[in-house]
This record gives sequence, C-alpha cells and structure tokens, in this order.
Amino acid sequence: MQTALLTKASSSTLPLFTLEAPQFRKSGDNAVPAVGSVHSYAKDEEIFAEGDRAAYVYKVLSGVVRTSKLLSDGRRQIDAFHLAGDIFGIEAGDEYRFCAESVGDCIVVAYRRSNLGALMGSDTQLAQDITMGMMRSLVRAQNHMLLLGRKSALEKIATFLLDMAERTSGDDALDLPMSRTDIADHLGLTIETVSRSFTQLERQGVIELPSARHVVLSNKAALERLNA
Amino acid sequence: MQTALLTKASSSTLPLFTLEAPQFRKSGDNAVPAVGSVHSYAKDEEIFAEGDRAAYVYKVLSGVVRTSKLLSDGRRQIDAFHLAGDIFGIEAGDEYRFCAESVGDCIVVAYRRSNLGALMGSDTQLAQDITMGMMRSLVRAQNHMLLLGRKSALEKIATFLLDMAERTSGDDALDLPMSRTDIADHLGLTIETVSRSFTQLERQGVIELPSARHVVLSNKAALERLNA
DNA sequence: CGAATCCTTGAGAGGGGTCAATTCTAGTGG
DNA sequence: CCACTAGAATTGACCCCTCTCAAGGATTCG
Repeated sequence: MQTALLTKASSSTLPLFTLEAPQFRKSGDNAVPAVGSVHSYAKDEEIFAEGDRAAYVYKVLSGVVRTSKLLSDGRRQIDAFHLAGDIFGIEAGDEYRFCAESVGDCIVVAYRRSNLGALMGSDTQLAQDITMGMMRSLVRAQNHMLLLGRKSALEKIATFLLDMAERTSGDDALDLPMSRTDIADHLGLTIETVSRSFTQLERQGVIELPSARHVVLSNKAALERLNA
Repeated sequence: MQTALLTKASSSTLPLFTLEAPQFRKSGDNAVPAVGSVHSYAKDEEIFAEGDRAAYVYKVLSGVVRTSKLLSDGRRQIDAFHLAGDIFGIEAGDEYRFCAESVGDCIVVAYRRSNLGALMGSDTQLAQDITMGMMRSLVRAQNHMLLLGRKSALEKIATFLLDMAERTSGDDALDLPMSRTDIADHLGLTIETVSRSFTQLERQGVIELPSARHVVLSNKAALERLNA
C-alpha cells in the first residue's frame, strides 16, 4: 500500500460526487493543511476490517472496492461494490461495521473523521458529499434488499448486469472487475449458480460472453424484463 | 386518518431520537409556526406510496409502520418496521422509493421537507435527528442484507425475534405487532416457512407461543447461537 | 352461530445448494 | 515460444431446504 498527501480540491462549486482529480504534494511539505491522504492498494488488500476504529471516510478515485460482512462460520455478504467517485466507510458509531477490500488495483482518498457530527454541521462541500454518499448507500441497500429477499437467481444476475453496465460504461458491453465468488456473495447465491445463470442467459441469446469477465448485453430488453 | 398541528418541541438540547411528546395547538391558531403535523392511522392504512412526491419526513410517535417495495408481479419486500421514535421517509430525490403503511393503529409526526439540503446544513436538532435516522436505517439495512443473502430460515427467525425483543420490551417476552405475512415479506420467506420455523423453535423449547402473536424467548442462548 | 381472516400443518415439487470432476485462463520459468 | 502450474470458471449429478398447493384449525367479529 502506498500513500501520498492531498491538498483540498480548490473549487467549492464542484458538483456532488465529481470532486476532480486531486492535486498532490510531496509528503514532507506541510505548508498547506491536507484534507485527505491518497492510498493505493493491490488486488485483494484489506483497507479496513470489521471492528476497526472508524477514523476515516473514503472515496474511490480509481478501481473497485468491496465492503462486506461475515457470519461466524465464514458465510459472506458483500453489501456493495464501490466504483470511482463512490464514498464508503461512513459510520454512525466509532467502529466499522463491515470490512473493505480492494477488488483489483485501486486508489482511494481517506478523509479523517475527527468528528463527523461537526463536519456535517459545517456547510462544506465534503459534508454534502458525505451526506449524499450516505443517501446513495441507503437507496442502493434498499433496492438490494428487494433483490436478495424476493428475486430468483436469473433475475438477480439480470439486475446486477444492468446496474454494473449503467455504473461503468453506460454501454452495452462491460468488463466485470470482480470474480464469480464476489458476484455470488453480493447476490446471495453460490458461485456455481452464478456461473449457470450466465451460461443460461448466453444460451438464450440475452448476453454474450467472449471471456468470463467480459459481458455483452445483446438483448437489454430481455434483461429489463427479468429486472421485474 | 386524523391530523393535528404541532409546535416545535421547546428544548434544543433534547438527545437524539428522544424528542419528547410534542405539544399540540388548535388547528386554527397560526401565531407560532408549526414544525410538524400529527397524523393517526388505523390498521393497514397507507401513509405514502412508492412514487409519491416526498414532501415530508416522518417520525413514529406510537404504533408500528412498515416500509416496503414491490415487484411488478406483486412480490413484496418489507425493508423495515419502524417503532416509536424511528424516522422514516428520508429521500435523496423528490419521490418516495418505497411505500409506508400502518401495521396497527399508529400515530406519526410529519415534518415538511421544503429543502432537505438546506435543512441538513442548518444545525438544528431536527437536522441531526434526520442524519442519525438515516445512519440507523443504513446500519439496519446492511445487517438485513446479510440476513437476506446468507441466513437460513431458522436463523432469520432467530435474528428477527432477538431484534424485536430488544427494540420493544427489551424483555424475554414480546408481542408481535405484525402478521406472519409481514414477517415473511420482511425476512424473504413464505408465510408457511415462517409458521413452520416458529413451530420448530417451540418444539425445541427455544421459544413458547402462548398465542400466535405472543412470543416468550425461553432460551435466548440458543437463539443467539442461531444468530451466528 | 356463521363468516372472514389468520395461522398451522401436510404432501409433493422445484430452485438452488453441495460435492466433484473437467476445462479454461493467466502467470511463470525454462 | 511453449510447457507447467495454480487459480478461476464451467459443468454434471444428486440432494435438501424452502416454496407451492391444499386442507384443516384457531380466533375475531358481526
């Protein structure tokens, strides 16, 4: 893991969630107060663990981060994949209630959360950024509960593919950054069922799979029908 | 449904989520600006529907409210039951993304949300109340995703009973305010599986069921073992 | 007492899980 | 450039947990 200091993004009129690429400083230079520190992680590195003291709120600059919870016997639920621009690690209490890991190589900014309450009171860009991040997480979680509780395997995969396509390329083709195991643990399925569902959709001509991680949505209408 | 006006609770030092019983005003008197209006609902009344303009944020004064989402074919997922003191109806956008209904007779306060962004910026008690409510919803949703995605029927019931006991009586006995159907739609099960799980726990001596809605947790240790 | 609703119980079926083997892919070193 | 290897993904066979369908109690309310 590598770290660099980051100065506050200059403009206060940046739209929510589009904080531009931050400017960097040499780590010895403390003339300007740093508001965030940049960290980069390789594949499958731990960013924080469940139970760690929640001292930072994070934003993804590039790559993908997964946040997950574990049962005592190892069963895992990935509550979300966080892409560039997404905020994660917001906590009400003083401990993280889930763990965060890099899915592939990725870069994040960590904002010290001395006192989130005070931060929220002030009218800074970051505070609004965080409030909006929290709301987005909530919306995402609510939709995901419907998926986990009430959708069939095929419907789960269809919803997942449409969502990922919209969040990444916006195109009809997408590169999945995560493994089948990650997808399974996100959708409440097993890796075998995920694989079988992909194959079934491919046989039905709904998607194409040039390779395991590359998906072409050749029949979006059919996918949206499955999205119920 | 009945309505009454409500003046702002006088103290600004009230602890979060314990806004005390509000004072009422006759509805014709507008000398003091009202910050919330009180509404009461009978069993199974709709408070707002999915897609309604989200003009208010609500707090439960008494009774229970369920918020849920529907798939096009009628499958339902209840994302949460809201008890006295809980906040619901917080939205990022301008529409409700789920519907809210009374489970039994219940009373709520509705706070007009002219501009939630501005509200959040100001340092009022209500703003903090709402921020905390949002965070609690998020924590609850994250835990619930783990339940929906990875727990067995028995584990779901065990978790649900422990949670409800803690939120209501705090005791080892509780009165369930909701039907088996509601429980099923909350836990991602069918009504039959919910019923069978209750019976199984009763046969194992983990709980007692003097009546369908009254549960005694006679072996909390066993329940917590199932809680994984 | 009858009607409606809620809950429980049973029998059977099926969707997804489990276990296991095979294929595919990416990375490594010769 | 090509074997070799380890991990990832696919596929098959079988099983079980939960769903479905259906009937039968229990409770409430007129």
